Amino acid sequence: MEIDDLSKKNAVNAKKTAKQQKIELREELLVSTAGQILLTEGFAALSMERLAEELNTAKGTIYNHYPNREELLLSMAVTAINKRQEMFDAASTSTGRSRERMLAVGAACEIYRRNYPLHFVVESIVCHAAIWDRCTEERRDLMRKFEHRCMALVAGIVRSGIADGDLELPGGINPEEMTLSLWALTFGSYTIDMTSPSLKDIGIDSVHRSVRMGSLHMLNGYGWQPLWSAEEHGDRLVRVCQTVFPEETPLPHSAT
Amino acid sequence: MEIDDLSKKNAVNAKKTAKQQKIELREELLVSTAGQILLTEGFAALSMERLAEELNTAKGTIYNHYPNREELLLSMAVTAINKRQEMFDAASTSTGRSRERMLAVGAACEIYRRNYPLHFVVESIVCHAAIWDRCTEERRDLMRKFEHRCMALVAGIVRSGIADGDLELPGGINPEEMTLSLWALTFGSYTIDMTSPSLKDIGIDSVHRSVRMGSLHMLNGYGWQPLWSAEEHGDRLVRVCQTVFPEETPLPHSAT
DNA sequence: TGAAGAAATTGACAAAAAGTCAAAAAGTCG
DNA sequence: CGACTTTTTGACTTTTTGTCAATTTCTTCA
Repeated sequence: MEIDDLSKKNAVNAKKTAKQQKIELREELLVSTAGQILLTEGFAALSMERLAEELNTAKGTIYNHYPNREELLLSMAVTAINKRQEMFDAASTSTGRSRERMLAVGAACEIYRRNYPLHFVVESIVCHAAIWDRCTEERRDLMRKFEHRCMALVAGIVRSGIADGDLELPGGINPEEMTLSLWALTFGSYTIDMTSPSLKDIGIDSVHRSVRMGSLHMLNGYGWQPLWSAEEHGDRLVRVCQTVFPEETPLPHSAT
Repeated sequence: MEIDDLSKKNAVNAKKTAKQQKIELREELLVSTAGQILLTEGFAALSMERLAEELNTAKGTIYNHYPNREELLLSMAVTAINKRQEMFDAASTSTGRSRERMLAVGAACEIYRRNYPLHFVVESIVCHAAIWDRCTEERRDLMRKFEHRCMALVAGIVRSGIADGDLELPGGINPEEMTLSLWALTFGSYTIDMTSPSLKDIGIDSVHRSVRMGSLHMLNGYGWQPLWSAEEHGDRLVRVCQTVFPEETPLPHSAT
């Protein structure tokens, strides 16, 4: 009896999910199609009508998944930042002294930018007031939650560095502010690189190298032990990438 | 005869400009009205129709000034970056050792962000692909020109630091890449601050302090002589602000 | 001064995209 | 099967951008 009930309930659930699975499958297709359009044809090409055509459905169906275009973009950004947060998490819980874990976060950023270009594009699109302001508070909160968790993970490494005696922050700055400046350096570099593709013309061969060197010397400047040379830093970055993110295509030793 | 000709020509010119002055006056009014709307009601509120109403003219007249909304925004961004470039110029031609001039650029950035909030907002709006892609190549070139000039001015300071023996760049990084990482730190911090107003909640009291400390320690980390402590840096920043930008409202000593 | 011509303004209109919703179709379950 | 729920559909409304022929305003010159 109980078994029957259970199996029946399961069957009901199975059917229910079977129906919803179809919808969820389309949602995945929707998101991946939107991503394709974004990457290949740019933001302007991504309209709801276009999306409907591409998926061979009516526009109303798209609006059944997301109340408007902005929410679709923000939902894509949420999965993106979720991935980033996972990578930050892996980096900050890796083994080694605090500075090595910090290096792993740097590796995470570079891998994220290199191997998940759509993720980064979507994250930066969503920053824009024109998008952000039109989204529901729930999704914005979700986005902020991940953002803060990323920050907290990095700030945690800073704190453990202080606790271990490897780092002494100068008066008037706290771990979160240090974290912000590191993330700003990384995020800012990638953003500038993305929006002005003429960096090569003014002598910047590689943003990645610029980020690597900038963060290396900032941390050295803070006196975070052990101090590294540019060469040591490069070696360790490649190695940490292999151990913490073995499934990812590895970083080039000399950032290009 | 010649005098008559000349005066006649001048009269003609005067009339010509008199007519155009009216148009130019309105263009100024247009731009300042757009700025007001942007600052007080945000990007979404800035439509061409709204602008026309605000100015008591027809929509067609607005389109007589700018072919579309994006061009209006980019033109605002051009005057903004022009101002920034002037400030960078003043900073980089100030007196003192290379590191002091670099500090002056930092002061320029902080003043620019504090005292010209609209300028910064407009510069960052225009980065977005949705805006950038729809502008004419001419204005985009103009924007790039100023951007590159700003970069070149800073890279020039780096180069003079190297020439003076105050700085030795590690192999594999050039002055432009160093410049990029500094600008990314600054621009990135301000952008993050602008787009996520919840930084206070996670313990970041002041982005300005974060930028100051981040760039200070990055330059210290590069071994750029003379090295400074956080206190020395703060003192000098306030002083350089008074000497290089005396007409600007001064920076607070402890960045808040 | 005033008439002819040039330049600028206007607002109705076309175009494009977002977003809505009542009716139809598909799916569920006793 | 048949009553019911859920989902899809596409025509429709709305909103905003951008256009342009007609009109007004300004300039020039006899």
